[in-house]
Amino acid sequence: MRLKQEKAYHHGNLRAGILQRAAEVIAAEGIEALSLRGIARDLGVSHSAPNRHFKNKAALLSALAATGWLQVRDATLSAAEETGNDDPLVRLNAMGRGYMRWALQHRSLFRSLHHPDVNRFATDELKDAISGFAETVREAVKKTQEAGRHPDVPLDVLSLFTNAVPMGATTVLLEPLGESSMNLSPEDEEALIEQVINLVVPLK
Amino acid sequence: MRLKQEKAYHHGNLRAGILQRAAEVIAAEGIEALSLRGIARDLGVSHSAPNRHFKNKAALLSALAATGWLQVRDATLSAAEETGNDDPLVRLNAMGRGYMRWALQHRSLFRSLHHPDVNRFATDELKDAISGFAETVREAVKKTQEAGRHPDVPLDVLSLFTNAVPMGATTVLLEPLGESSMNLSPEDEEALIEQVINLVVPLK
DNA sequence: TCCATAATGTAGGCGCTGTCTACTTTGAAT
DNA sequence: ATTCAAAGTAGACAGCGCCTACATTATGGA
Repeated sequence: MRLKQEKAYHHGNLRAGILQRAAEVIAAEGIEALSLRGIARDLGVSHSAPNRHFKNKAALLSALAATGWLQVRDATLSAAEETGNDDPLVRLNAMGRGYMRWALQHRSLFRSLHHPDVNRFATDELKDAISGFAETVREAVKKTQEAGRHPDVPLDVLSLFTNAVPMGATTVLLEPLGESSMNLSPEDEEALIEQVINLVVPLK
Repeated sequence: MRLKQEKAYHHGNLRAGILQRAAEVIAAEGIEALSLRGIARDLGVSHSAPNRHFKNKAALLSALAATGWLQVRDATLSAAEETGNDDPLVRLNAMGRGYMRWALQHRSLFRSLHHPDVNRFATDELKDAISGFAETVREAVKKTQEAGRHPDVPLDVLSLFTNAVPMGATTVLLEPLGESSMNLSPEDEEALIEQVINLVVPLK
């Protein structure tokens, strides 16, 4: 175990460093501002070092998006847990709100999840992460359906619908026109989220 | 009035030519593949000619997105007209289906409408086009509300919700995982659209 | 009709990018 | 201790957006 050297030839864990720095850049300046050379500069490493760890830029974006999808999944799942309730409707409602809260708090990363460049060359890792999230939603939706919510609609359709609302609502809110509505106080934002989600997953 | 010359110094209407070719490239290869120099090459014009007509690349993307939003608006409005019905629910339902049909038929352009690069530097023209669409939706939603749909939800929230479903559903369908579901026959696709929209704007 | 002037297109260059190849340094397993 | 793969470096290449200086064309007022 060796402490960080002044000018070590090997970085230690450059792959992790790249991912970390890339996440920072995206959060601060958006995915458009991300460049492999820029990251290399920031980490004090040669411009081609990142190529040893990512086949190409798309691979880095895929890796980043994969972590994003894992975070969304965590955010929704833990929101469901925090209800301490086992009513499927209550849980799914909480999941929707957890989704939107996470997305609004991690705007740049959320936008990246649906970025064309990201999805166009999705790695298997990314596809797995997306599947994981989709499966989580699907299971929760299934339970609400078994509890009587839209019993005669195909599960795939109901899942798509349920997923589309927080996804679409957040995206619209983050777009140029939504910006006006975006300077909301935390209370107003939470109220908006609640009202929107209640329309997809009504309680009671 | 002069016919097209072999090698005219002036192109005639280069701005329109650029927009046209850009639309083709986006439809064929996606917005990632779009470059000003590439378009210039395709049009047999010098690499810096496009700069005379668009301040920068973002301005071109904005112009393109603006036409896209106008198309979505047309698609939804004409879908409403084609019902020949004046029940607000019937009309809004048709608008939602018209939206999804258009989006699935113009995938690349639809994706571009929500592309970070596009929205980040939106021109006033683009903002106006988005406003126009938003206002169209809002009016149609208002009428359904006056007819008894979710009377106690703020109009803004109900509009957001209504808009989010076709937007989010289409986006999800076009993502890597949705691809599997995307090789649908036209009939299955139409059925899927109908089922999803019926969940947002139920008829009867 | 002429001609000043604006609009439009060209040519070249700048700095940036992603990616490739060849080379060097390091660490780890034999 | 030697070998060999992993990790980092250095340089090159083509493409990109954008800028400036210049060339050509179109146009409207004298």
